[in-house]
Amino acid sequence: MADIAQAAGVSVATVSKVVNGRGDVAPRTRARVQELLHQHRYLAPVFRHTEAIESPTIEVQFKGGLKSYVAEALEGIIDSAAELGASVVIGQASRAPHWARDLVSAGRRAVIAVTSVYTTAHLNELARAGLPLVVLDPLHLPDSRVNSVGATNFAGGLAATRHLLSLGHRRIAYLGGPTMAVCNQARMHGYRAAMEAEGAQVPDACVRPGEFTYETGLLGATELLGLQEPPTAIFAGNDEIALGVIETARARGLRVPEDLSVVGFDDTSLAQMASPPLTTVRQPLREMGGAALRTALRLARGEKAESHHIELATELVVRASTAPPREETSAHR
Amino acid sequence: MADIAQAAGVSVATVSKVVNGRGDVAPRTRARVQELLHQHRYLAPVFRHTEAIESPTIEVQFKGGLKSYVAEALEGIIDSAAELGASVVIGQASRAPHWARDLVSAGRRAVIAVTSVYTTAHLNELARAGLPLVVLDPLHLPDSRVNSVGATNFAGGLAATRHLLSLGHRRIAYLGGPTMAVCNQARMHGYRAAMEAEGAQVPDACVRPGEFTYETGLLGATELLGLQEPPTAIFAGNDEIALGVIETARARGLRVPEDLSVVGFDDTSLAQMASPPLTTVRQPLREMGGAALRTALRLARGEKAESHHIELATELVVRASTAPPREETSAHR
DNA sequence: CTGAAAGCGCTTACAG
DNA sequence: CTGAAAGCGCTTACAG
Repeated sequence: MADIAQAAGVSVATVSKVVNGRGDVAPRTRARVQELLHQHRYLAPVFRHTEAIESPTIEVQFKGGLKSYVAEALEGIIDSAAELGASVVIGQASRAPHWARDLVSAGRRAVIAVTSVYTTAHLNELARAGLPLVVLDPLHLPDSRVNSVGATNFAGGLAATRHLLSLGHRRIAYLGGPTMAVCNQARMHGYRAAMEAEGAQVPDACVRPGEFTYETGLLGATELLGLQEPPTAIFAGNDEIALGVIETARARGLRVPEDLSVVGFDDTSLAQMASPPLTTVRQPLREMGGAALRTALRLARGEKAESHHIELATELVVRASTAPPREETSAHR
Repeated sequence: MADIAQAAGVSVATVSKVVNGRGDVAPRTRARVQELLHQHRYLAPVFRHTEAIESPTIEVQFKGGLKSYVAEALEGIIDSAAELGASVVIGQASRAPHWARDLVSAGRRAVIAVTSVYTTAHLNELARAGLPLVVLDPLHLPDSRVNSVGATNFAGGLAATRHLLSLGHRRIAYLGGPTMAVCNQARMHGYRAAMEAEGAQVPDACVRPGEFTYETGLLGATELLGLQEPPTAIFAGNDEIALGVIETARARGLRVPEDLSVVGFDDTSLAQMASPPLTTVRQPLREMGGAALRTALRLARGEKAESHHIELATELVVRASTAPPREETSAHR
């Protein structure tokens, strides 16, 4: 601690305050000291012990249910952890006063958050505790303090839409997730780009935001299929939405893919088990989980991440939910 | 430490030596000091921290993928753990020489195994390490050394079959999981009991074992629907099998439920998102996970479990995949 | 074998 | 917002 104080040009007392997250330190001083602490891999005395004996423990947090999407990423995290000798604790995001420090005390060395929203306050608390964070599939635009792992959503949206265009569809709708989610934006812009490149129309009514849920699929498809000129194909923002679309079509007596083509996104196990099996854009969720785990481990060791944001390639998987559109006359219902 | 020194009538330095196990202390002095240390619950500084805050850690192991079934039980485990201040590590079953002892050294206090097979050798290794085990949805018949949590599978099989019978079906097939799995046996016998009570035939060809997978549904339904007298309803051993059945029906141009009724088992999220939404037997997976966690915690504290085997109630959930059979003539295809 | 004394790494009440 | 100073809990080299 004396070394760090000297390097930072402050007293040992001030360094101590930074370590303990006390308020009475100037932000600039705090930042400088924290940087040095990190460089020197300083660990508060209470934590030194655990460090020595335990294998690094990574905390995985997710919000909402443990959906297929999260479960499959988690499989990748667990497999990589087993391989690399790390332990994975799975927990809920806590909002207790010093949650990040509590996590460190409980032996965690990094946090992986799956599709979570992190505010500046959270990031500050993590920084105070010296606990690195990796976000899998970030909902926000990458913040410079956050390492993240994602997929090429724009390219995926492009590929899905081109596939439908190549089958002959021109009235294609996009039924997506939350407007603010960057992955959703990228998918939607991929869709728009493909449509524009083909000179296909994108009426406002054909681009609908929602949630990444089955209910959004159910409701959105009802709206879309009720339009005067209903789409002949729907590109859903994820597989769950796509399943809702398929069910709405079935309930209306429309067959997929004969009467309506549907494309999903993610390629969770849901897609293979859908009826009909779903054409979708595969996200390599296990690999993404593995990448997140490896990044978390690097950061836990005090190394820099190789890259601030890693993006893995998506891939179109054609199954049975897409086909050429019916003739124009029969497409009008 | 000063207190203890005074109580023992020695100097702080001597107490420190005892704590650190150094050699240069008279045996009698050492004994006296150690006694006092114990009385005062003295903990060396390095251990103080972890000991104080570290919550009991439970290891959850599962085999194969993190399917919906496991994911939903895991949600229950995590929620209860958060509530009770325990941590959940999720790992893979290891078969290293002293795996159970390694788990104990890594801080685990109990193991929850989801749908896993445990051999006598495993139980011995666990017993040697003093690590209690709770099995969720045991595949074996309950062993007296194993605590387990399950559901009323027989009653569920009975309810599912009675539902189909009450709709007017008489040719009902059971397409289940592995023959040796006790949960599968119980479901199947529930089915048989309901059929017999109604005086309905159960031809051998109408009871098929398999795996708890989509593929079993696909293949089994192909066989069943190819029979001379195909069933008008299929009771599937779990939701995944049911989805395979629905897809096989769709691919053959049969509509569910008009041409074929399908019932699943589990009521995972798959069931709600199926097309049509699946009539199924609900297992309270979250509650089962919670029960397993609480049992594991009791055992970790050295208490006896309240009961050797806990069984939670199943419940029929009627959705859109079941309907009365078509007239006999049209049922022949 | 024991303990007085020096010292280490850290924290904190308080003066500026 | 900062740091000098006092202090805490502990360890250790060394004199006895």
